[in-house]
Amino acid sequence: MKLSEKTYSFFDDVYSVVRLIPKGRVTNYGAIAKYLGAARSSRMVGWAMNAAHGQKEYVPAHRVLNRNGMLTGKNHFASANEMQMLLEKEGIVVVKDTVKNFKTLFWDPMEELKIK
DNA sequence: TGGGTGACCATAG
DNA sequence: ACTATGGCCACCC
Repeated sequence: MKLSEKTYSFFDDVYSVVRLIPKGRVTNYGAIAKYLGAARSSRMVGWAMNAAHGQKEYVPAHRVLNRNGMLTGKNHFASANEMQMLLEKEGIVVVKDTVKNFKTLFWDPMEELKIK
């Protein structure tokens, strides 16, 4: 489905945070939702990703996983193995659709971006 | 205006 | 350990 091109607000916020994820690190939907405001559901973050691949600015959606470190969004990429391939290219090990050392590689915007 | 939807998450049984 | 379920809320039609 196609989203209107002028009414970005929440989606923009999501994309901004996702772009800040360093190479070789990953985060999850819940952390982003929490960073943007606890009142906002993490489902929206996932939904924003659904529209992320068409953005002008590159959005590294492959660095966003669910809370278990699983590649739940891989089916929404161009090809089924693209998400894993992109991650491995950054040095992340993926086994059975799950990121290894997820806890170590986890990038928490609440910590890294230091909200006051 | 309102209902359906979703790449989630936490809890209960 | 597993499945079911309800909450969540921006977005689209």
